[in-house]
Amino acid sequence: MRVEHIGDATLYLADCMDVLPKLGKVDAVITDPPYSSGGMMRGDRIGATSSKYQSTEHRGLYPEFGGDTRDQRAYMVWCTLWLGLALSKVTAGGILACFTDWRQLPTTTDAIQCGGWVWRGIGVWDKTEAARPQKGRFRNQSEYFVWGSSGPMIDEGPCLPGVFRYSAQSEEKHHITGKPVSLMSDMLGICGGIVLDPFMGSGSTGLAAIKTGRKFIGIERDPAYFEITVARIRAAVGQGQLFEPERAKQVQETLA
Amino acid sequence: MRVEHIGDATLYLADCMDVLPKLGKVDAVITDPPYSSGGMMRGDRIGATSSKYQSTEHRGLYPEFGGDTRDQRAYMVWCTLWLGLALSKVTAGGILACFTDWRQLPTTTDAIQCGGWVWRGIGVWDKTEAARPQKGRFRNQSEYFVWGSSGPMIDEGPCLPGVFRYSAQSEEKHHITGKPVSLMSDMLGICGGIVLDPFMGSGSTGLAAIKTGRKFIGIERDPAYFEITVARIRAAVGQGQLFEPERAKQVQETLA
DNA sequence: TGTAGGTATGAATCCGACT
DNA sequence: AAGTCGGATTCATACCTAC
Repeated sequence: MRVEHIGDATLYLADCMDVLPKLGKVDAVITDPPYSSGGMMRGDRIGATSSKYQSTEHRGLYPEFGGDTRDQRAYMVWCTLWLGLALSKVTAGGILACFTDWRQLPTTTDAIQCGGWVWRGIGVWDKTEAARPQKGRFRNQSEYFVWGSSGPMIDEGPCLPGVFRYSAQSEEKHHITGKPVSLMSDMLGICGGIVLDPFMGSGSTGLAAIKTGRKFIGIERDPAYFEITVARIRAAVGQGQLFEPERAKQVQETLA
Repeated sequence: MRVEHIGDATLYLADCMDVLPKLGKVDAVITDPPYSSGGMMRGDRIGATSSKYQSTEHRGLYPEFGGDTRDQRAYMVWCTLWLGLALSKVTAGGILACFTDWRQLPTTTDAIQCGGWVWRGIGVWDKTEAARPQKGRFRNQSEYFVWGSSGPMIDEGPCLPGVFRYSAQSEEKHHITGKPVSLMSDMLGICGGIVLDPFMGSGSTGLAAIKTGRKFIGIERDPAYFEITVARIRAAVGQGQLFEPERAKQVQETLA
């Protein structure tokens, strides 16, 4: 295990199952785990992430990522395990937001409840331009986040939207499944204090947290993506991007 | 049972379980059943204490499934029944789109698969404003439709969006849960021919179908709502609103 | 700085060829 | 062999380049 302390960020190169038990309390868990999704056939799901999620001509743009080959029952059990661990690290009334796609959405809502969280709703990320349109079908142009709380809600802070419109291509992308930093910044309005992301990937949640004046704890088991995050967060801290004024105001409102 | 024939619409005043077995083949089922959603998952009543006293390995397995969840199981069985009946009335490759809210979304995806449909995705109706914004929460400003097909897709017709943005107050409402007619018109791009709505309510699906040149079969068991639909569809047929040019073009493309 | 037009791309999916 | 793999397909949107 390797640990990097960069400004208000603490980054672990390790599996979250190993690190989570050792952490102190956090205020929110905002994360984007591997979905283990894709395809009606088993072969479509267990293939390389590049061939599962990218067009033929674009395969190989990003490094592969692991942990994306569980079948539905195993995905359910695995999510329940890490969600239960995460719950034990959250303060009373703390928030969970966990991304998923249409195929795994029902499994994810089951898992967060089996993990002990109170399910509060579904948020929508409208990507505005879709994955591979097909004739005679509705486009699956959204991803979703299932969100909940540790026990009763505190009900402080701003009212947040339930649909977020951001192009998946609009910002620098370092991961096949990377989220726009501005999407994550908006979502962070749900919490103040310390944000935990057990599946950090290329670190967009962390970058958003640091830029909006929050503390961040991130865990990633892939060394290549870990290095990308370290570099991105170092750059943000070094350039004094600690406070986007707009976001900082939001943080203060949230904490007030 | 009462039956009204108005132009290309056939409207039944009856329970859909009674009427469905007697119908001929249709091309699509587009509907908005009662969600049975209120007060179903009161996890927050137990949340504060349950996470406090449970050890990591035994924490909160199925907290929401014990006790007051009979409603949800019954909803699941009921949906499976009518969805199975509906499947038997659809041509090969026919389409189902069934509205639901965030609470019943997972149950609905299970039910359409238990009913024998192939689940193809989730669509989003972004109502753009929330019923009740609450501090420190994401707004539940969306409803969803779960859609699928009877066996393999035909893959003809236009590519449709997966997110529809329409204000819930943008048009005249005849039903508490009424959908905008323009939303339904857009969604009907998924099919041509005969559209069936077993939970017709105030008839927005039927109105959209008639206005876009499709045939419609609707079923509603509440006499008050049935009369509203009869009046709305009579007015549309009488005023010769049979073809919105834009929609009619879309229909022809779909059928081509 | 603004507009117009061309190009790249997507947390897929399906089918056929192959081992 | 209750398989496996790779290529073709689809178009709205965002971004880039030229004027």
